[in-house]
Amino acid sequence: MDQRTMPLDAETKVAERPHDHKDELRLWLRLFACKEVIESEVRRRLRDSFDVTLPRFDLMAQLYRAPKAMTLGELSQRMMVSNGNVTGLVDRLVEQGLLSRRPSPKDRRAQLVSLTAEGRRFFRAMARANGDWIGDMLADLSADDIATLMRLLAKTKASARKAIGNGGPR
Amino acid sequence: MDQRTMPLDAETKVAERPHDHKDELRLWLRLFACKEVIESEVRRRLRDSFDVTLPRFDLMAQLYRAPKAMTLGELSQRMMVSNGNVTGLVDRLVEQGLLSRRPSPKDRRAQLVSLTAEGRRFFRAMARANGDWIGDMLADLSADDIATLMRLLAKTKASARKAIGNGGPR
DNA sequence: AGCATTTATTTTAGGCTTAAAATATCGCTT
DNA sequence: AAGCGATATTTTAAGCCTAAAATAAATGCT
Repeated sequence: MDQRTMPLDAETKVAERPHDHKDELRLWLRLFACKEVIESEVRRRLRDSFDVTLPRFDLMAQLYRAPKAMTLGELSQRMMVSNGNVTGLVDRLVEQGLLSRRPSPKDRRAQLVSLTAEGRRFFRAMARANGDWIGDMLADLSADDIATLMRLLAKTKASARKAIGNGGPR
Repeated sequence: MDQRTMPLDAETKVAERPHDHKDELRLWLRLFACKEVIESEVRRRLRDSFDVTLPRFDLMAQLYRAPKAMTLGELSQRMMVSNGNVTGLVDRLVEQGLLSRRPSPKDRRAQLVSLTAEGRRFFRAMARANGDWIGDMLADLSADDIATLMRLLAKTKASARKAIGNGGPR
């Protein structure tokens, strides 16, 4: 089944499915499981400690780090989600008083969104807690482990993008 | 702010937040991005090639690999999703003719779910394609890369579980 | 047997997500 | 200026997902 067990002769090149990709599949499943453990805990803690969802936290993070107010379109591009998705998230955050929308002075189609003062305070508290949580959850990894993972995950992402025919985000 | 700028003396141990967890946060973001690239492509291809969603594929995978029919409760445990979620997924798959439900002979509360003959055929085709896709996307990783990632991701997951206070799925 | 507790499932209410259609506006060409 | 294609956003329809409440049946205790 494994390629190493097959003779390196003419048979190899005519076999239609000599590879079952078992190792790659196992790696994919492990990567997914690893992400799931961390993400579900982050979601749970955001909800319990701040009564907020991960998508709302992500959206606020984009605005917090941006130098200027952003349009919904810019937000949806940076978050890599659909336009309609951002519309709903922003609606709810505005309703919570964490975001403000105002019409763009340049373009009557567009709206500029930014964090309110309360939104900035609230985000800082969440970001600090989030950093602590991630730090705790990854505490058993050495600096070397982290460096190696960073390198190999970058290689993994590059490999996937190459296969997809997507050189990377522009 | 950074730990390196602080004196390595008594001050250090009383500082409440000497660490900003920057490396751990970057690793977490990279892990997430890596998973996102692969997962979104798998979702897209499942939809385009088989008109099926990833959750339905996952549910069918559980049934395909199981030796016997399963109850909804077993399914929801194995898939690590809520009961109500499984109810809806099964409803739709039954409607598509890929699954069959029948009352459990042992327990009138429970239902046994299994793949129909068509469901098994369909799943085999999807699983083969999925293996090929993952194999292609991870093609640039060497056997060593994969082994190292498997090891370090296991360590990552164990670290997170320990911090969560969840020794593992049991 | 009768009753409390547990378990299997469904229902409900709400939020996230997308693709595709609809709206409104912009900007350019004629 | 009129119109046309592009762009920003919202709406719609459908599906995924969860927590919590509701149902129904099993189990255990007396």
